[in-house]
Amino acid sequence: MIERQQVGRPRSEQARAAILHAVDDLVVESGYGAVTLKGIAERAGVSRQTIYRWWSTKAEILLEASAIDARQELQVPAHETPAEDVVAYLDALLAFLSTSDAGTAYRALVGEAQHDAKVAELLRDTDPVGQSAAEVIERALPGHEMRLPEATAELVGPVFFWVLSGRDPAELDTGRLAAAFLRNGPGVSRATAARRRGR
Amino acid sequence: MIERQQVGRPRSEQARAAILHAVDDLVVESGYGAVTLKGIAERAGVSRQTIYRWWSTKAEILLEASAIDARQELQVPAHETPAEDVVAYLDALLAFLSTSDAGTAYRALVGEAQHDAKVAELLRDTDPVGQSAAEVIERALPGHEMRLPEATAELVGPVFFWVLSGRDPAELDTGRLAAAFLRNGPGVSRATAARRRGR
Amino acid sequence: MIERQQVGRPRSEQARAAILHAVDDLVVESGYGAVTLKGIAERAGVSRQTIYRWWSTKAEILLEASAIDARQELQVPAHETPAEDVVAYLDALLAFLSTSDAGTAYRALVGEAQHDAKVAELLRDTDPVGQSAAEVIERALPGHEMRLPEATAELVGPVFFWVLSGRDPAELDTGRLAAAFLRNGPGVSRATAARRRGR
Amino acid sequence: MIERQQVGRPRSEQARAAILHAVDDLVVESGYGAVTLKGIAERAGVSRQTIYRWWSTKAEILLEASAIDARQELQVPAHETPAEDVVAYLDALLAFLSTSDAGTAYRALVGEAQHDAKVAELLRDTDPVGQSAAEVIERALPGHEMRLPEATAELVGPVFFWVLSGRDPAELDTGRLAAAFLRNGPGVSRATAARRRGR
DNA sequence: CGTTAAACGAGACGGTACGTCATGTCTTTCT
DNA sequence: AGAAAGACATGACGTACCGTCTCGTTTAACG
Repeated sequence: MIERQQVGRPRSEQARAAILHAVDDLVVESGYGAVTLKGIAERAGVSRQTIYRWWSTKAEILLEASAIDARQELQVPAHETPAEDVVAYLDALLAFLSTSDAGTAYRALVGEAQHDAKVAELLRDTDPVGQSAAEVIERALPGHEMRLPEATAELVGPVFFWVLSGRDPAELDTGRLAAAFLRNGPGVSRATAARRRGR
Repeated sequence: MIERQQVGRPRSEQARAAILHAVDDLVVESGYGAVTLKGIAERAGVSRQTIYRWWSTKAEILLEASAIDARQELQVPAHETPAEDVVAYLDALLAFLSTSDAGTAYRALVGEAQHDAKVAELLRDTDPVGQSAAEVIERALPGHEMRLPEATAELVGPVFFWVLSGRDPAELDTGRLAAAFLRNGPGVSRATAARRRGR
Repeated sequence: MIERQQVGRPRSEQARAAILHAVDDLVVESGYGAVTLKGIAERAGVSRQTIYRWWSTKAEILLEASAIDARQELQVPAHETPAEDVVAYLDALLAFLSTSDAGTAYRALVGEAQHDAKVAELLRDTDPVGQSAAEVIERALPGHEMRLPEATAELVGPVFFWVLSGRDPAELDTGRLAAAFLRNGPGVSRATAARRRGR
Repeated sequence: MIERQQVGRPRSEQARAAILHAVDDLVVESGYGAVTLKGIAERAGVSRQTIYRWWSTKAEILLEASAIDARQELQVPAHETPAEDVVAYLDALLAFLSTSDAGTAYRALVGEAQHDAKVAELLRDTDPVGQSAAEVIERALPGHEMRLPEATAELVGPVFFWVLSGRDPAELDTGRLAAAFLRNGPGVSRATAARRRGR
């Protein structure tokens, strides 16, 4: 059966963009607490109904508004040595969580997820932090013998905890964290690892 | 200076307890999102004004209601070996964060703290997780050479991330995490450490 | 100038009517003191916000709810002689002030006006008593030489005072009042007045 | 039987005076609407309970606070002719109602009385306006043949209505009102009245 | 090129929680 | 026993968003 050609006025791409931008701006300007559907609608010059037509949750909009930026900011170019790679990633992660707008949105979503199962699921599906971490591990430490989930948590957890528990990002020594992660990470003897890289 | 004799009707301890219990119950039953000052008041059989008289924020009440339990649940009795000690702590932390009522409150507070500076400060001052972690580290690894803040983050972070990012607590291998932490933790040779304890 | 096309959902006439009726009922049943915005809303099956959207004061609603009835009850059909006309009016006024629902509302408004300038102004603008009195004077005593404001006060004042100062309406002899008013009212000799009407 | 000796601390006359003054001041400064039991207590430096111990209504306090002043302000010294006497009284009444502090309180009480039967009764018992009017009538027009209640209403009503309905006191011509009242007041032929005075 | 139908803006509606305020009662200590 | 202090339950206030609901208008594809 052929899909009926779309009838009626098509969705306004302009409205969609305006809404996402409005959310972004509002989170940055006034913080998540001040993000209100009414506010978004007014800011975007859009009717409230239009928002409800396409999203069912404030979290959904926020996620859509920040997902792409998040992915980008956590994408770290490959470095020569695993150590450099890991440090670069941790720095990016720290900046993302503590400074970036997308990170603000992400933290807000994590917060919501603690008392909203739907948001939790949404976040689990997207998981920009977990995915980026896994990529880095696979790239920097091929052939490691760790279980990936635990490894991800070991890599990301300390920074995540640091920022979300309200500690000062400037005081975190990512070099030490990277070193510690690598020391026990590879799961192979250092000699072996050195040989591998050396050739 | 002598404290002024108390004048006027004294604060009702009964009301205070009722409020804290009500908050506890409501968080557990319906989640933080559903905790409403109106609801607390009704549940506790107390006037709204009485709540406002003593607390200025929902978060403050929640913190006071859960702080003691939190501290208790994260208090782990000493074990023979550092490894046992650390594993026991991580298990307690995992249970606290993922299962306990006080942990639910704590996670809710962390969530709020992401978009409410006052809550963030409140949480930084209390910080049951950070404190308990520091205690365990000092006890299990005396003479270690790590910077305590980073060490705390390394110990707690992975579990913290695991639970708050919505991963399944049952699938986390705390033994591996403990082992990894200890491998790079002491910063002194194992022999040295053993000798120290031996005397 | 052309009226702006209506945009958005139109005001619900049903809600408006329900509110006005509810106010009417409440004033009659429980007195003005017991009229509460919450009560009106519940009685009318309407949200509180809807009331605030259209009226800014309890008094405004009350005025709108009673103005039409007031005007009607103070409208007295013309009689043969000025004396009959005036007596009929005074009786209507007495009944209005002491018995009628609209009168109850009016007295409540006068009461409010004594300590609320906004209500006072509102009342001055509408002034069903003053207006009806002026009409009667002009009709019953054409060509009189009194200053209308004072004449109005002379006509209405005694009854107004009687009722508002809590005297028993049954004991007021409106015939005497009418006679007194007419005796000094016309300001022209009775003969002259009669001649004028005669032609 | 001998009166039981008074036991315990006697009522503080100082507190009583402070309360009455506070009420007076508050009515004058901020209007009746702003008079609050809490406010009175604070202003008088008195506990709220003390007020409740001696008065049961805000109106009662207000009445007690203003009754003496009211009586005094409506007491008009005798004049040579009835006309002068009546005009003087009407002027005093106008000033009382529209300007005086005690008058403000009185009007507020009349307002309350419209929707509070207790206040109405209280006011009927005291009735400074009615009493003063009756005195003036008896003094200025001895031997008149009017029914006193109606006469009182005729004398007082127009001014009462004028002020309470929010008309401008400056625009009221009390001379005309007095003349009108006197013209039909005596209830005896003018000749007779003239003769009486003439001798 | 007119009809049809969905998207859109505006904004009113019933709800519900907010934080504040005043009320009248109560429980202390002090006088 | 009276008084000051102040906590308490109650309940209205006016405000803010929520999510839903009409309206009239706009913008396509369809016939």
